[in-house]
Amino acid sequence: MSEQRDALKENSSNRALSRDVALAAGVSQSTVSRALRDDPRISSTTRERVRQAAEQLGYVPNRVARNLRERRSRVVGVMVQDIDNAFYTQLLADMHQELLVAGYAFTLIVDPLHLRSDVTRLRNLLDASFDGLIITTATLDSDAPEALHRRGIPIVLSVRSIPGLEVDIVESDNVAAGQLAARHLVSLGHRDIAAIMGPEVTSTTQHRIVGANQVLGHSLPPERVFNGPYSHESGHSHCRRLLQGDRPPTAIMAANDVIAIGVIDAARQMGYSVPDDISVIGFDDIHMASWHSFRLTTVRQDTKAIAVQSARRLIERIEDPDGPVTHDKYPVSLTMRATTAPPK
Amino acid sequence: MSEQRDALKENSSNRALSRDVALAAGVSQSTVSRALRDDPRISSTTRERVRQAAEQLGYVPNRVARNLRERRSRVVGVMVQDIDNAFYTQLLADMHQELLVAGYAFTLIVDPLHLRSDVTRLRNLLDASFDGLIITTATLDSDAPEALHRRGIPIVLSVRSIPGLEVDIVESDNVAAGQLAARHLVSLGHRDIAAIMGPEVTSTTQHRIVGANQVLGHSLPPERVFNGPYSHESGHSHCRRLLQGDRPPTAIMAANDVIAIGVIDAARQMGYSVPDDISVIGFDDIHMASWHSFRLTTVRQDTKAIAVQSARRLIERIEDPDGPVTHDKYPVSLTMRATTAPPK
DNA sequence: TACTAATCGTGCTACGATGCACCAAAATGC
DNA sequence: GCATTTTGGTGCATCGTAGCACGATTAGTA
Repeated sequence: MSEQRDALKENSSNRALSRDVALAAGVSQSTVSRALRDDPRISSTTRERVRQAAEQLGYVPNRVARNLRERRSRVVGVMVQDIDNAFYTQLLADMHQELLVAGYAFTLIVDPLHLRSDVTRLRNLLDASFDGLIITTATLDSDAPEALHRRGIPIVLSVRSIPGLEVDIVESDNVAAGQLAARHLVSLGHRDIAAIMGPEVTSTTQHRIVGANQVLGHSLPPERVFNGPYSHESGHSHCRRLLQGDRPPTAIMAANDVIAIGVIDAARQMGYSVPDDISVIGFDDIHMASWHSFRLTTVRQDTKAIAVQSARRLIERIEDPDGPVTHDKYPVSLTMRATTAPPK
Repeated sequence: MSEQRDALKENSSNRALSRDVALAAGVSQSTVSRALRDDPRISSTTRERVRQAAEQLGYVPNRVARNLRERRSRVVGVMVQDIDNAFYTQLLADMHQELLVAGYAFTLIVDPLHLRSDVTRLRNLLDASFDGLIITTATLDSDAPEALHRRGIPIVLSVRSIPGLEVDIVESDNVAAGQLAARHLVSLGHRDIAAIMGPEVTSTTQHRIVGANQVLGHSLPPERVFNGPYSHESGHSHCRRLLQGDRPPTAIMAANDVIAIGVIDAARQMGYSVPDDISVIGFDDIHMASWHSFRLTTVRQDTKAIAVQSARRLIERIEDPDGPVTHDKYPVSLTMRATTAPPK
């Protein structure tokens, strides 16, 4: 009865299964599984026979079944704020490469700030789809990373950090970055500096402001600090408003290069020359910053190292959940190009 | 014996399973599964009891197990040439949005041309990880799409197409795009036009050249046509070489905006004024094209419509594998900005 | 009343792979 | 020559969920 059913059970879809290969090669299904994974207990002649049968039938092991059995998916989620942003795409390209060679695929999780703390979203991250998460969207007021950590899913905070959370962090020394930018502008003679930053709740923005204030010897006045998204549009509109005011600053520090380029565009559009009329400095040093049309002076962070290291740290964490927690902090440097000069 | 084993089988990891919820709620595992999916056969009181137990235990259904059982993953793969390219990121952002609302996640598959026909890669696409694929990297000489199609995995060719393949295609009318660009340049008085295109094996490049030639009344001379990747660097280096030659063209048609911006950068860098000394026209109309520093005249394609429709077509194909094959071809239009002018 | 229909569940199996326990035959040791 | 190890496999349980076939009440109806 039972064997009759089994014998009849042939492949209702046209997809070849390991048992079909087993039948064709005259071995057991277990042997097929082992042969194809180069288990030493299978002789090379058998292995070859299985290989050929598999090839013949076009057999490809079902990843979902393997994932269930092995209780891992070899997929990691990467949370970003926005796909269409040059900084993130550079980061993603390098992360992708590093994860790929380690045998992991990655799924993008686009996580705009305004969707914060959505319950459904957290559920999707906890449903065993992912072996781990790289979070580049951590904000100081978000409890999602902590919630995920408590649930035991391996996470790495990349680019941005949250203090007091016992998880791996990979970031730049953003205080030093703020210092570098401010020191450069001050050394050129600038005294009236405006800052167009990212959201206040991001560690990057806070640390860079702290660093800048340290160098300036005082806090930037509130009317000279603007917060907004990390977008071209934000740089553009804030710059417009600044230049339309009655006492424009002599220099603008932007929270990243994308914003800085928005600033440059707005300044040019209003007939200002950069750097003759106003200096602009960015952060990151994305590829675009070096394009001739911008030649942006910027504080370089080692985006590639952060991408690669984030991937590595996550993989280590997945493979050893109880290993020591790490905190990588990469140095930054000043890349001088053509958007800063002494004030007039 | 058997029930003893079952009773002892408690949750070796700390993750709650549906049977744990069942135990807590005093119902069967099946009932938990059904209650949480709002099956009408479960009374609202029982459903509520199950809900609370699930909440209490922090139960999240295991997606991998569900995928195996349902024989679908609700994940689609999106193949792109290069993440770090403004055109693709715009496309991806809209695809992502559309897939998300339909309940699909997506995994990026970066597929540089030089990895073409890698067997391992195809295996990864056939291992049931994906319910379907959106392919934006089809080349005329690649047999991968056909191989995937023969294996029965739902695919949609997006942006680029391959003739003679019975699969859904979503693209722009690229012949018309080539015509528009050429007509615009010709009407301005340009006679010596160079083209910096993408790889010869892409349908977009071929169709645009065909359209341009139709308007010109002859084929662009081979020494005026350049093929290369769709990158800033390609536009930059080809433009340099053109302008260093002894008879530079009066206009350059670039295969897309990213290349066109590379062209503009190179021209400016060499002291040429755009459009006074040389006109530049692109394709796509990515956000960046409208930035003040470029104000690129370009042939607009409806990238968002292509992204959204590609996602929809794939989902339709997944849900009805035998439905009629579709071919969407979107109209294009000329966006005139500030990089084209009559030749001197 | 007795019979049908509806309501609300339960129990068992299947999805397709991996891994453990086991086993037969050949090789090896003393 | 008999016990022991090695080699090269097999068979069954298992991962955690969903679906099918069926069962036990309760409600409805002639």
